[in-house]
Amino acid sequence: MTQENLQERMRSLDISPSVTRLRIYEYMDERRDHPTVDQIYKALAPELPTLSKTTVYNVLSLFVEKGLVDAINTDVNEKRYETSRDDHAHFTCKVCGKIYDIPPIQTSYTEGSLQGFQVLKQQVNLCGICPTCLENKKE
Amino acid sequence: MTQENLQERMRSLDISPSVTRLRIYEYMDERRDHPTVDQIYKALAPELPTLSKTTVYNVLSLFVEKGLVDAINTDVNEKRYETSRDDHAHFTCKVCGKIYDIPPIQTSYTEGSLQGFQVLKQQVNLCGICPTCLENKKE
DNA sequence: GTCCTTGCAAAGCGTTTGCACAGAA
DNA sequence: TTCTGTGCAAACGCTTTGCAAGGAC
Repeated sequence: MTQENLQERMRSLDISPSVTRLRIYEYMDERRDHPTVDQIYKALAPELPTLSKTTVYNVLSLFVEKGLVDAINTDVNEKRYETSRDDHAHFTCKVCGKIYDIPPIQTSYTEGSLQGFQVLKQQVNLCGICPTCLENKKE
Repeated sequence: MTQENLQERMRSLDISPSVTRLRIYEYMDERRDHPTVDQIYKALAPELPTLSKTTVYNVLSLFVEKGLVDAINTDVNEKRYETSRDDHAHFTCKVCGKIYDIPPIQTSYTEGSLQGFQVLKQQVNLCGICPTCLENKKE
């Protein structure tokens, strides 16, 4: 996404595209590694010298509220975030802590099984050991 | 499950069945409302006057480690727990905060799609508004 | 005696809140 | 001026840790 497109997208979501907000979104969309608040803060602090963690919290909660970013629930206490994109699931490696994007699964909640519930969001999280860590264990 | 069966089950999992541990498990298995540490503590404090939150934390982490109890990841910061049972998914109401057990969905992760990953746990969490809260909103 | 369960107190840490300053409109 | 974005400092709340007392074996 170009800077112009991103600014337009933000405006359409009622988010005024400040420099800080643009950089936080760009960073998340480039890396796609489900960063924590702390990781975003540490990564951007050098180029945005006055950045504070409070601002990262503020920006992320605004993004989540407006639907630009999703919060991921994992086994760890620290929340993780990702830019909204096509449906997919997550795999968390309990050894290295890395989160992998994996293909979505077909949901089979039909009218009958969840009658009366208004579903707004769905998350599928697998937990286990990733190929890399499995390989390291062998050696 | 009878007291005797529970004690046997604990012993088979290498958990010595103390009074505190038995009561915490029984409470969770009776209620099945995915309680927080605080809820368990407050509910059992009257009958176990010397109970402390630290003990609840200790017991729960032991239970999770031994596979007697599962920890649930939800949108809220506070962790929730449930006694291990058949595969199912969760629906969290963002209005009242209640967690509902819902039918499981068929997973379609075949060899090809997740090759090399060792999957130990899977969680499906839906988020939205429950029938009761939807009804209340209308009025 | 040793080992284990329990629990008080304190620390740890991610997150939120209060509030104020600066820049934009 | 008013509104908005930002950020320091403090508070908050869940969880973990250190450590000691009591009981089981």
